[in-house]
Parts: sequence; structure tokens; C-alpha cells
Amino acid sequence: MHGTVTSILPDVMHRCDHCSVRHQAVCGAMDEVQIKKLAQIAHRKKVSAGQTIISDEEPVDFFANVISGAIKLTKTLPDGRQQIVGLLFAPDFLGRAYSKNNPYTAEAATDVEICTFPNAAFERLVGEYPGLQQRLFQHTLDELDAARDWMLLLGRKTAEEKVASFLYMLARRSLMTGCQHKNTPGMSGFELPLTRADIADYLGLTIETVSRQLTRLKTSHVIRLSSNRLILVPDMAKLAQSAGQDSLHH
Amino acid sequence: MHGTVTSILPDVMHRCDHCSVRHQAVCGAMDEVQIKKLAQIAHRKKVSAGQTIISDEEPVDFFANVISGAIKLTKTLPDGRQQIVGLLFAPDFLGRAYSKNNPYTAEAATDVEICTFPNAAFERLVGEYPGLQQRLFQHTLDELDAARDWMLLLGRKTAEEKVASFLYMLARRSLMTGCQHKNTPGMSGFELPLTRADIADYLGLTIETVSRQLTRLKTSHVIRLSSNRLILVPDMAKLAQSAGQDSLHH
DNA sequence: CGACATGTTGAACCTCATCAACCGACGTGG
DNA sequence: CCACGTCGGTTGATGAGGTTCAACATGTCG
Repeated sequence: MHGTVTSILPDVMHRCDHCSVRHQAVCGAMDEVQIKKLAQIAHRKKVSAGQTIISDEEPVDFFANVISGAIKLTKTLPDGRQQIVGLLFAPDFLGRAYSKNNPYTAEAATDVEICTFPNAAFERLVGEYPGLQQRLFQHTLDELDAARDWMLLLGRKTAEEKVASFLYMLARRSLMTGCQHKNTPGMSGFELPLTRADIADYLGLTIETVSRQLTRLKTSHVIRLSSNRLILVPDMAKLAQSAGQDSLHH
Repeated sequence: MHGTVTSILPDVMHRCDHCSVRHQAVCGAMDEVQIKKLAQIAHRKKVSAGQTIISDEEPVDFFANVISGAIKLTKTLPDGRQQIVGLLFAPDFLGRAYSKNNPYTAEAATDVEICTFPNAAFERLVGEYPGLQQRLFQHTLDELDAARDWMLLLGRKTAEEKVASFLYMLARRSLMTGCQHKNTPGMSGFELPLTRADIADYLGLTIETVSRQLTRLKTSHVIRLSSNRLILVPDMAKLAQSAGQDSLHH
């Protein structure tokens, strides 16, 4: 389970110009001159699903942008109980500034592509360009908002609401980012980036409860399941209602 | 319940030199010249317990330092279920940069004293002094860490562990900040800043369960209750164990 | 094909929520 | 001054929502 990064592709030829997240990630705060400096210290890596990227037990010596795939941030109790405390997608930033030892473990939930920066060099850039620090700051604020939303879910929602909220979040993501296949207004289709076990760890439930609630949502026609991993949402408003939240909200 | 700030004391004579949190709060990042500018826009206010300081329904036009007392940040579901997503104490900072509409409600849990800064003026200062922005950034990172710790608690801990974790957090706080009465090494005494209802909202439980777990911890001699609000912890390690976490951790 | 991982479904159990009664402290007004 | 209502807190009885344990289904890879 706990392996290390497998295939490391330094990709010397890589220039940020061709990067799919050039303008959305933190790099978006940088102009042409700055981005050139960044490109010199950046290295792309591929990480396969299940691999540990950052462990809470070892110091971290790099930051990273997520290029593709999903990364889960987990915390574990001494007796093994686990909770996913964050999920990172395409333009998100991985790493905790001002602290070498991350308070969580980062693991590839799917096959993942990341763009890493050595710790020291990146922090020097942050010092040079206040805009970059502000961008990181804003990203952290967004993460904090998301974490607090999730606290409400974990503390106060029922199992069905939890699962529906999770799907609702992914469905909105899919409507935003992806010009996917089945995405007409009020209708969304997407692939689950997590296994049932991971979903359970994200929602504070067991695998079995997640499975049952999914079939429950299916039989009540809130969602459709093409395969185990493919979700179709015919009516977003109905899903939002099952999630127990204002559909206006967000 | 939802009132507004009652007694507003502009306190023109106030100078930051005499402030009890001058060097711990975000102000700690500022030198004498800068702090003088800050003093000009700062206003102290007293808020009595139960008053709403910031509502998630109205835009906010100020930031604030907490001088004394406890502030709870709450989120509420449409049907009334509530969750406390953050607790603010003495040198903490209240307010979300880069966004007028807070995603949560801030309410005085006890009588509170805060030092407020008008939105625009403060953000101008943040722009002028990068050190201040960094300080805010670090504070936000700490809040994020705390939020994620709490996610683990909400998602994976039992009722007893939740209550014990809450007490353990307060006990450590008391050992750090307070040169209080009963604070010998491995021993801590403190006052609960929250009612049972608030504790329940913080832990994702009901009032009754909180009450039962408290008496349970009492009868198993992990804590002692002088009054409803006064807690004595004879053995921190035992409390940490009841909380289900490494006593080394933190 | 068999081994293994992932997911579903069923039955029994248990923790915690719910509903309700009760207690003490406090404040108010007759 | 005491009856009364309110508020914060405790305790008990009951039941529902999720967990646990177990069996089974499906898919994949050697």
C-alpha cells in the first residue's frame, strides 16, 4: 500500500506554455518572466493510483500542482480508523507552506500527474512575487471554506445526505470544468474518482452504508449508475434536495 | 437570539502599546510606525454572550482581533441543524479576506472583547505590509490544520472520544496560555467556554450524549467537575488516551 | 481457471438520537 | 417573600440509523 512515487519523468523539454493548468493554477499569478524561472525548477511526475505522495511521518521537500487525476489527503487514528480531510483535483495546489511536516498524508486516489517544485526554490519565488503568495493564500482560504462545509456534513448530515452531497459536489465540478459528454443544463454525468472505501473514508461512513445509500438513490431515481463508477444525474435540483442543502447555495 | 453588537466603545484613547495581544495577534507582524496606522483605524467593542457578530446572510465590513472571550463560528442547515466549524480565542483573527460574504455566522459564545478594523482600511494596510499578509496567511493555515483535525474527530471518533478530545484541547490551551490556578505539569484546570448545547454543536452530538459522556469521564476518574463549568484534569495522559490520540501528538 | 480485489446484499447488534421527566439556579412579579 | 416560568443541565426508557459480520456477486489479472 504505502509505496513511493514510481515513474519520474523530469521532462526537460517541458515548457509551461503548453501546460493545461497554466492559467488556472497558482502559476496564473505569474507573468512570462516569472513563469520562466518557475519552469526551470519544475518537474512533472506521474504517480499511479494508491501510491503515497506525501507522508505525515516524513518531512516534505516539495510543493506541487495537480495536472490530472485526484489526490486524497488522509488522517489516521492510531488504531487505523481513517478520514479523508481533503480532495485535490486538476488545478489544485499540494503542500503546506511554512511547515516541513505535513499534518496529513497525500495519496493518489487515481493515476495522477503532478508538477513539483523543490521546497526552497519555490519559497524563494514566493518571497519575490507577492502575487504568488496572495494566490496561495486565496487557495488556502478556499480550502478552509471547503473543510468547514465538510465539517457540517460530517457532524450533522444523515448517511443519505452525505452520499448525495458527495455526488452533488462532483456533479457541479463536472458541469464547471468538464465539457463532458452528458452535460446539458440541469443534467450531469461523471466518473467517480474514488473507490467505495475511499468514499466511506471521505464521508465518515462504512463501505456498506455507502453502497446501500447509492442503491437507494438509484432506486428513487435521483441518480443512475451506468457502471460502478459512472454516475448520471438526470435532475440536479433533486440531488441537491437529497443532499439537504439549498440548491441556490453555491 | 440574533441581536446585534450592543455596547460600542470607540475608546479613542486606546493605544496598541497597552493591548494584551499586541505581540501575539496579527499585529505582532507590525513595527511601531505601522502599528500607529493600525491604531487609528482600530475600534474596541464589547459583545455580550449570545450576540451575533457576523451573519452569513449579510456582507461584512470589518475584520477583528479577539481580545478576550470565545467566539463560535457556526453553519446551519436549512432545517435548523447546526454545526460549530471553528472556535476563536484570545489572539485569534476574525474575518475572511478577499470575500465580503462570510460562509459562516460568528457568535459570541461568552462575553467577548474584540478589536475591529474597517474592511477597506485594513486591506490597504495588508497591501502595504507583506509581513501582515504573511501573518494572516499563516493564521489561515493553522485554522485549516485545526479544521482538518476536527474532520477526523467528526467523522471517525466515538462520542466519548469526541468529548475527551474537546476537553483535551481546552486543557492544553489552558496549560499553554494560562498561568492559571491549578496548572502543575500533567495537571490542568479550566473553565468551559461553551454550554452543553454548544459543545454538542461542536462535536456533532446531542446535548444529552455530551452530558452522559461527561459524567462517564467523571465516574471513571479521567476528569473532575467542580461545578458545571469547571473542569479538573488530574492526568493529562489518561485524558489523551480517552480522546483516542497519541499523547505525543501535538 | 483460480486468486484476489471491489462491490452488493442480508441479518444481528449497538451506539447514539429522541422523547420525556426531573433538578437546581435565577429572575420576575403578584 | 414565595409562587412561577425559564434556562441549563442530568438522567431514564425506547427506538432508529449505521456498524459489524458474513455471504455472495462481479471483474481482473496472473
